[in-house]
Amino acid sequence: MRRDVFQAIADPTRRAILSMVAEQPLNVNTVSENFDVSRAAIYKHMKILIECGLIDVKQQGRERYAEAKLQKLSEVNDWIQQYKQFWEAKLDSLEAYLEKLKTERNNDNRNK
Amino acid sequence: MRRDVFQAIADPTRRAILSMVAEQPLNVNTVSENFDVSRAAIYKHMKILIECGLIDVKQQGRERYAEAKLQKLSEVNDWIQQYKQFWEAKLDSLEAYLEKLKTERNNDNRNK
DNA sequence: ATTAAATGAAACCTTTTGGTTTCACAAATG
DNA sequence: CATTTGTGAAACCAAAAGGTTTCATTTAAT
Repeated sequence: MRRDVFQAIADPTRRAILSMVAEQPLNVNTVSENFDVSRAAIYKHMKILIECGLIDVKQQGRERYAEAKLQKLSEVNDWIQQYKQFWEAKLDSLEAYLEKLKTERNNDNRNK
Repeated sequence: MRRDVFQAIADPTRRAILSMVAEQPLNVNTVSENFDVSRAAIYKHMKILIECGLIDVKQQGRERYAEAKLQKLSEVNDWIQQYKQFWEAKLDSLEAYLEKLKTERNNDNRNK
């Protein structure tokens, strides 16, 4: 079992579960009603999220409510941030280019 | 083949390849020298990175240089950002709590 | 006391993943 | 020209991932 955050969020179903649980704590049955796979499949996904610390479970009678614990996502965030400059630089120069185009167009109009 | 960015960065080897290639364009052989798996295995990882748009290949004679194209990471960044408040809120209140503790300790000292 | 509901886990199956060795081919070099 | 080098891709393999059905257990409800 690798079970790191990067691998946990790689699966779209697990991301969907996270987004549901981030709004409010939910039990396995309620979560699984929103998917077209079996409860057991959803349970396994949730187990992975638990094991890597992205959700936490509070027992209440016979039900267990899963609560999002998103601090671990900061690990992914940190990794991403080191590369942010790479794509933002590109966007900045595109923006500058578009700005330049706009200015030139204005000048053209002015000279008509 | 699912081949989305989330899945691409789930593998630690692929993240390592990305970090190498982000510094400078490198060919498959050079990249694979830095790992203890076969060139073919590294080639497959790089193919996945190419297919999901995280790297780009420029041919130069018989060599092909892989260049990082990290814009696609913004997809992951966007996803992460929507949850940032969740873990930052927690950190903020911890910070506030520690600050309060410190203040109280100072008051205690003053009253000695 | 029975029955129903919510859960965890096992047994099993298929597809995907990450790896290997091997081969073919194009480009550089002696 | 013959050989080495860099590459892409195929054939194959073991393990992991994602799914299923089934069963046992605990708690709630009739």
